[in-house]
Amino acid sequence: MRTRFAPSPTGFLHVGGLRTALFAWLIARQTKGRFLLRIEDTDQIRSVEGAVENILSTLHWAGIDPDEGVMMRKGIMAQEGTKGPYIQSQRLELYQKYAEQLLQNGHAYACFCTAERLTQMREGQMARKQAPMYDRLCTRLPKKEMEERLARGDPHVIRLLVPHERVFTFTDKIRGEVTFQGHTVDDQVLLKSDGFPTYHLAHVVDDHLMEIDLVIRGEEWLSSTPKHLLLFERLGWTPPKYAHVPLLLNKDRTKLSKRQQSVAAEEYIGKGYLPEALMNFLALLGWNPGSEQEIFSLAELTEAFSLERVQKAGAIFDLTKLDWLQGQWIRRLPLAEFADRLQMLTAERYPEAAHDAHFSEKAALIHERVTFLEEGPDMLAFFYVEPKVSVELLANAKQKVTKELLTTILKLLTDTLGKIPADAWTTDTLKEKLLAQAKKQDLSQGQILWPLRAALTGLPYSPGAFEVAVALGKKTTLARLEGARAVLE
RNA sequence: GGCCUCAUCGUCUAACGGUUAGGACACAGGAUUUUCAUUCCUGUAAUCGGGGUUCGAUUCCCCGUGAGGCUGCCA
Repeated sequence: MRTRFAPSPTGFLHVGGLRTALFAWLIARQTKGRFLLRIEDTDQIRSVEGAVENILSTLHWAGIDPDEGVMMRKGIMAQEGTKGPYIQSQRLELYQKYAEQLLQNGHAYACFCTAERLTQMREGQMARKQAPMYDRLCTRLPKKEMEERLARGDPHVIRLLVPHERVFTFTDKIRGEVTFQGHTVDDQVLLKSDGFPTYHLAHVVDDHLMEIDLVIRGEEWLSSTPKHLLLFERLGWTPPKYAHVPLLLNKDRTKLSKRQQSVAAEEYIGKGYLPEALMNFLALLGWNPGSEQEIFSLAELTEAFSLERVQKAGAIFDLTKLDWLQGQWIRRLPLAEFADRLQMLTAERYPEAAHDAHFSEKAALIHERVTFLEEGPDMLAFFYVEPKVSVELLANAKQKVTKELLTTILKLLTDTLGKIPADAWTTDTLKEKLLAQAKKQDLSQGQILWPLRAALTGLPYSPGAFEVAVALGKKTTLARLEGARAVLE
């Protein structure tokens, strides 16, 4: 199937849009079809410089690059495919041509009403508790006057003539059958007075010409679908299938807004979320596999996804589960990759980390302890700078390490560890020797390991004492124990 | 106001007439452990309300209620 994502370049890519794009991408992959990207820039005022590049780079980060249409090629924006151009502002003649055709066939009409009159008309209708709709004043214009004004070039729009007696029924892939009465459907503007099409005309023309089989879009479009269906009919085309996905909501169930939450996909990138985690989270918002699987890669989603299992109700965009997924995915990152990425990050703060041949051993110690890569450098800091050790840290009531005992324990640690040869400096040996000594001296594991770990790291919590001692090496371990003993005096 | 859509634990959701209403996140407790985290176990917690239909409704129908969307020469 050919599906598409058709954002407006009005700024950042909205997470709701990213989810819609994901669904469309999944269907295309699943059916061995194509996923197109089209840019809907028919509102010149709202278009923002650089927005297209931003959308493209976000999709790339997410792993759902388009197969056709607007895309990045060698770092520059390009268009690929035989149905282009894929940027609506470059297709104006096309929309004008079909608008003209509708006009000729009597399915549309010119309207000369000013913005002021329309506003006034709507206010009147509201005051009378009527639904605000165009009153068709211009359809009653004498033919002669109409032609004169057209010839004179008076500013006007083209409106769709909606048959009021019609009943519009269609089957949405997510919602099932939906029905609208023709008399509740407004005569939508198709072509604006500046010659640009509105979304409605552009969507129909483009999705037909680009041979889109399935339109996946937000629920906000559900009410205008009758107009689109009518347009396909009046143009003599077969309409695509539609799937209107539910909206993302704030905690208070209002439409997701940036006042309450980060809505730009790039903000989540900036916060350090893994694309796997965000995509997994977005897929699970409103969709479920029917099994109890929760962790999905894009490949697994492609396998399992179906529109029939997409929820009809809007979903609250609650980040707590995203954080859990992020933890799951960071732990799933192969150690080599985790270490590489962490090394670059850590080297920004501690340059010697860049040349640390044993970095991946250190990374392994915190792989299960971080949710974000960004937490890593702090947790590894003690490897690169001398820890600040205090008596308050070394002593620990819960572990029954008193200040009085510390002198004995630290000496015991120094003596025991000092006797272990450097070539036997492994976690197993350290554990064996240290625990044997503890037993001999009638000390608990906690009583000797807490001070050791604290002396080596200077932290109330960290990876385990044996692992840290091994990663630090014998020389540094003994030096830091000396440092801790000095603090006691 | 009109039209359309929706409604299960706090959150994401399962159960397509028959279940002690299931899972996950979060929360609480516990186990493991030298700390923290991970992991594992246990627990608290839901069918919006009212009518029908049916031997039997979370499920089907109707009416309310609530929420959302649309109601622009925005998309």
